[in-house]
Amino acid sequence: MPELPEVETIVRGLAGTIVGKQIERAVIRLAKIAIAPPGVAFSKALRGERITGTRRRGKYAIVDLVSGRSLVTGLRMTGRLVVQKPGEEDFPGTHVVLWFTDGSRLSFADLRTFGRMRLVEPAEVWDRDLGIEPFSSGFTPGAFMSMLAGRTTPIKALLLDQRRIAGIGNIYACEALWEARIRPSRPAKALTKPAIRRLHLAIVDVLQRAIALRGTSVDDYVDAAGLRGGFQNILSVYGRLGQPCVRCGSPVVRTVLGQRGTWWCRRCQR
DNA sequence: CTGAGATCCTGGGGGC
DNA sequence: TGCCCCCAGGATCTCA
Repeated sequence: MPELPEVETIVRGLAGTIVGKQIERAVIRLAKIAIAPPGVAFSKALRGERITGTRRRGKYAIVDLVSGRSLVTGLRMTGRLVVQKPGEEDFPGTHVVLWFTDGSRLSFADLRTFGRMRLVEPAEVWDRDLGIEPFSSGFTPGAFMSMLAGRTTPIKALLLDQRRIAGIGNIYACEALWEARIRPSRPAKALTKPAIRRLHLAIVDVLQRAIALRGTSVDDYVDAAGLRGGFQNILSVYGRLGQPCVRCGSPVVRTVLGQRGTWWCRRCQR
């Protein structure tokens, strides 16, 4: 499932390949995937557009267009955003294809069809409900501390809440909590000041290390060039049920927290 | 405000 | 072996 590091990797890949290209036509194969503002026809609006840049917000990949409009893609669990050369075959579940004038194309594929590609107007505020970016200057230990203050919700559920911090998903929530030695079920308000500092550091650290390895491919994730990430090889707890904790040797356990699988170490996460 | 539960989908795993 | 059932999982919406 693409989280911040995966989307960052995708967006960086797109920056090097599609910026400057012109869209000849946009083909929608599954209507519900492509969303446009009222009165705007998705395909028609994209015809002739030029790509001016790519960026990321939370887990969303953004492709900026010369008109000032943007394409905002949420990949959810199985979404893929891949640039393909002429003659290359479609990925299974390809729902939207942007054909460029040079014969290459940007494809959005999603087997489970949970993802969406949204055309956004120049002045449209689409990210009102998204929280702070973990790499922004505003994400300080102090800001994180006040975010947790008074909250009874389990710390892991809070990390997954995109309205508070944008970009953390199940994999990196588990990994950051392990790195900070914090039990996922602890009420947010019960974290000590040193624990909050450790977790703040761990969040930034784990996301940065994952970006350096071009993301985690546990199932479907591939980058814009169709390549898998590398962070799955150094996961500490996620998906490692029964395997020894790499820090203390105690077997990794799996519990369910907020309807999500949660992997952690009983001995070193308190 | 906060949390719980349903919803959307499909591949793949488990059970028989 | 083969088939059927069931379920994970991110964001969003409804309901309590």
